[in-house]
Parts: sequence; C-alpha cells; structure tokens
Amino acid sequence: MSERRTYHHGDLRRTLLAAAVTAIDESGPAALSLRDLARRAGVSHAAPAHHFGDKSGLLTALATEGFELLGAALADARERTGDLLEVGVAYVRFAVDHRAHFEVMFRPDLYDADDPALRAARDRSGEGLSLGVATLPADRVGGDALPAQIAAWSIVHGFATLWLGGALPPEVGTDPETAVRAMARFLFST
Amino acid sequence: MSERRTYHHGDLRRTLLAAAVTAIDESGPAALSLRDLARRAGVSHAAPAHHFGDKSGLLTALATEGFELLGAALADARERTGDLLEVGVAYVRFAVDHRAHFEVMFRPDLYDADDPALRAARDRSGEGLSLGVATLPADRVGGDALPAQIAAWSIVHGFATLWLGGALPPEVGTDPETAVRAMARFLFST
DNA sequence: CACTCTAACTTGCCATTGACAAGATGACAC
DNA sequence: GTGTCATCTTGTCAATGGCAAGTTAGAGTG
Repeated sequence: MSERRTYHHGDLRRTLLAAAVTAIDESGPAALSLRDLARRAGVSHAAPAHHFGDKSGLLTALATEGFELLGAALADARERTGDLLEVGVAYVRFAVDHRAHFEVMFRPDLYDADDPALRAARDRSGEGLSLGVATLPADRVGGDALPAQIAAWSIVHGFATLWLGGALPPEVGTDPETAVRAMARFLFST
Repeated sequence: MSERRTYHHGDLRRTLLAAAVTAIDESGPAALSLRDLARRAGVSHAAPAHHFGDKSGLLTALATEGFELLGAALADARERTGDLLEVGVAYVRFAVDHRAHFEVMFRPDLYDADDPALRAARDRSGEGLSLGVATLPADRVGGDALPAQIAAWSIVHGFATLWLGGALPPEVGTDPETAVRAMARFLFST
C-alpha cells in the first residue's frame, strides 16, 4: 500500500475491496468515497473505475463477497453441528465479524441487485439457512416449511441488525452470542 | 411547491421533510441530495441549511419524526387490542407504510444519534414494544423479561428489514401482514 | 403608522466527489 | 524484439455539501 515500485499495482482489486471494508467500518457505507479508497491504496483517483466501473460496481463486488462468506459460514456451522441454533448463531457472528459486508449486502439500493454473480452468491447463502431449518424435526415444522424459514431468518437478521445499529438496550450485554442463545431459550422453551 | 408568491415559504421545514420522504421512497437514502430537495420545494439550494444545519440534521429530524410515528402506532395497537401479536403487526405495517422513515431510523451513521429530541422519541417508541411484551402471561415470559423483549423486537424488525430489502422469496406473497401472522402461528403453536 | 429587529431565504463561492475521455506504462505472447 | 492489451494516470466536467455575506418580509414596538 505505502510504497509501490511498479506501475501496475498487481492486486488492486482485492486491495480496494479491503480498503472499502476498512472505510465502511470506520464511517459507514454512506460516507464511502472511491477517491478515498484510491488514496488508501496509493493509486490514482480513476483506478477504481477500471476494476469496478463505478461505485455501485464496487459495492456489488463487496456484497457478492459477503454473500459467499456468509454462505460458507452457515454451511460450516450446519455441517459441524447439524443444529439450527448453531446456524443462527453463525449468522449473527458473521454480521458482527463482517460488519461492513453485512451492512452493504442488505442495502440493495447501493448496488446492482441483478448482477448474475451476486444473485448466485445470494441464493447459495440463502440455502444455508433453509437447510438449517431442515434439521428441525418434521412435526415441529408442520406441513409448510416456509413460515419456519422466514421466522428463523427474521429472528437472527433482526437481532443482527439491531445489534449493529446500537439499538438494543445496554442490559443485553456485550456478547451477541450469549444474547442470541438467551433469546432462543425463551422462544423454544415451551 | 409550484407557484410561490411570497418570499417566505411559510412551511418550508415540513415541506422539505415531505420531499425527503418522497425522494427516499424513489431512490433510497443514499441518493438523497439537499439540493434536490430544495428544487422540489422550489427554494434556493441553501434554504435547507437554515432549517436543519446540514444533511445529517435533516435526517435527524426525519428519524425523530419516524420514532414518534412508530411510538404512536405501537401504543395505538396495544391500547386497541392488548395483544402483543397485534403490536408486532403494527410494527411491520409501520415499516412498510413509512419505508423512508424506517430506513433512516435504524441507520444511525446517517444522523446525529445523540440529539436529545431524537433520543426521547426513540425511547418512547421502545416503550411501545416492551409494554406490548408485558401483555404476555408472566409464566410465558419467565423470570427475566429481557429475552422476550429482544426476541419480539428481533422478529418483527428482521422481518420488516428483509421485506423492505426485497430479500424474502416470492412465495411469501405480497401482503406482509399475512406473512407475519403465519410466522407467529409457527412460533407460538407449541 | 413609522421604525426596528430578526427569522427566513438568496446569491455566490469553494473543496470534494463520481464519472468520463484520452493518454502512458509495462506484462506477456509470439 | 515487437505488438498488443489490460492496467493505471492525467485532465476535465457537472453536481454536491457547506459556508459567508447579502436581501426580504413579517412581527413586534413606539
């Protein structure tokens, strides 16, 4: 980043995506500036355009990367534990650990939601959760699995969003995983 | 808006907030431009600054208005029905019917989250949900009410966010209220 | 009614940004 | 060694947010 000897950067695309993550972590996706990313990467102000076309192109790439990471995290949790609760915990953990990705992924007005690569990654990550719901006993889910899927997704997504937004009261504590498990204990205690 | 005879607009503050809602409904909060709002209101490009200071000031006012509307909607549902489910439905309905407000309210990087008026409105609207949870029978909630509150909030907030983001599969249908009720039936059927 | 005071709004300006066009560089194939 | 093309740069333009200084009208005061 600091000292570049060659005219060609060599790995600018990934460098820019990493810089975007840092910048968004610092000040949110609204304040993101392509020129700032270029400065962070030590390249000219127009270099990002070559790799991503425009700002929404860069965010499309970032969201795609995010959906791929999320899909992998959910699949891993399911294969390791076979337990829907653990898949849910992994969802929240992903949101907290990859805040910048997560904040872009669910803001389709920032990127091109019709991009084929993005759609594919998004669909794959969606499978992660529905396969997780499939680990529930059939009599628990009932005839139609859809409400169970929507419920599971809403719970973890809502919690993650509220947590990231700082909207939850301080009594919830500082560890999201603990709070998610307490919530699950309440919901499925009956 | 169209024909202004007097030098003073007379109701510019509210006009600008209404224009902001329209603009955000059209293209999301990221694309919001103060100068565009000024054009919509038929005033000069610097007029908004007089009422709101800067962009984040305008969004602070919009978020405050949103929290007040949400608080009123939740209180109304609770007083009318005394049923937590109906409070939850009102939450989702608010998000769908006041999309622009909702999208700003939970994006604190866009506004000044420490503004006193905003904090007051936010706390009042938060009460709406916790009082709703208080309508549940005590043995259902258990010793600590916090997990129940977080759960209720996460469910409706997550559903609303996913719905607005267009992330839910098309099989969910076109009426959010129906989907919320189906989800609740699944969660509390046991 | 005349006068003043001030909130409401305007005009003009500057730095920054996203986007585009045209040019410079160098890695790689042949 | 030569050409070719992706990669990156320089230069430019319109639009934006924000600030400073000026203008207007309306409300209050005598």
